[in-house]
Amino acid sequence: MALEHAILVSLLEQPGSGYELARRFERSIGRFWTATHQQIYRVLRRMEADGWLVAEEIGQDGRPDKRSFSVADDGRAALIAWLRAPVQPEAVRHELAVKIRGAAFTDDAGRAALIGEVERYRAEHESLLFTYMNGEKRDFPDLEHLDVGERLQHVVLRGGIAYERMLLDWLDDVLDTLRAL
Amino acid sequence: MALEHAILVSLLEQPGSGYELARRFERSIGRFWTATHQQIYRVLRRMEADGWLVAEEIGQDGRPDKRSFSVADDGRAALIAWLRAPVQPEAVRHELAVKIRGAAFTDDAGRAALIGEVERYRAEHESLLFTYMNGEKRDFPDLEHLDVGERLQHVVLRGGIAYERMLLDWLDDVLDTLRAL
DNA sequence: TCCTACATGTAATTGGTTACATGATTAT
DNA sequence: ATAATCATGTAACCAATTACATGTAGGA
Repeated sequence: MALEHAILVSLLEQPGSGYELARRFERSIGRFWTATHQQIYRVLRRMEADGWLVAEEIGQDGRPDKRSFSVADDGRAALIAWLRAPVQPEAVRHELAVKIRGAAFTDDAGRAALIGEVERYRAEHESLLFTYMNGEKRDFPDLEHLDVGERLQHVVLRGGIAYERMLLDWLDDVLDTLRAL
Repeated sequence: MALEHAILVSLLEQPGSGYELARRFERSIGRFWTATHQQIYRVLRRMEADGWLVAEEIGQDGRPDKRSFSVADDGRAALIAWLRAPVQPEAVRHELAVKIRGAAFTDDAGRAALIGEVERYRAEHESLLFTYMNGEKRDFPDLEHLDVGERLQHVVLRGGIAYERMLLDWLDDVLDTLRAL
């Protein structure tokens, strides 16, 4: 229900094409909201039809034309109204937790395989943490002089960093537990 | 993709009816996988047709009959195979983070409303943390004598507790940031 | 010559939510 | 009376994923 709103925020921060949005969803926005390009194009069409966005055709030589979207007044109003609505309880989908509880029903070889998988998952999230921390240094070098938008982006990034740290600690706990069974 | 597997784990821990499963999904399993009763009944029918589950009809007087499901050999094999597969990257949907970044595009009154909403969200998660901690005391009073299943259930619960603590700390950071804008 | 980046889509399917529906028992 | 709990489902809809599709430019 909130992909529209994530797109509104992103286009208010910086107008752009569907393709550019899809790339942002792979990077910064993707930290807290994921979407594929197919889904983004579909939602963009609907938002344009609803008058939330306006498109500007940009002919490029050498490259395919692109349509750069900006937020219209109706779109901004829709975002502001949504900001006042209560946060919806989130659908939790934590596959690894299901697997850990499932480990009670497999044999030693299966448990060893799960330990390997948890190690791989841990390495992935460790590198994600480093990516976040490098992004923090790169994008917020001077914490004394941030505008409103940057301060809000930074607090969201701090949340991502806190999450990854917590996750790594917990995964160490999980590994100790699995190894001690 | 993994609701089937969450159901398999739950029914291996304890056989039960669709209704009982739905209640478990509201409680313990719901901490890491949510599902409504409608969805559970639909998936149960498919799993039974695939030979993953067997049902036992239990006539009850005074109450409607119920069908108690147990995991069949094929179901157990499907779970064991799935445990060895890599954990899928999770779809991230963090609505509150979208709202926080959206706060750059609203006025003081809108920001004040968002602060109120973050406070409400924080109170919800604080009470969830207390629920987890009470559940821990109740279900794992003697940490020295846990069987394999209990040790795995406990490490997953510790993950939930670590998450909620991290979230509360971050929400305090968010509130400080929003109030200082 | 092949891969990556740029740029945009359609079609089919699956997964999940919301609304609707029924009916008995037990507790207040 | 009435609300809550037990117990099971159907139907319609919406959101999201996966597979398929097309074409150019520039670098290795």
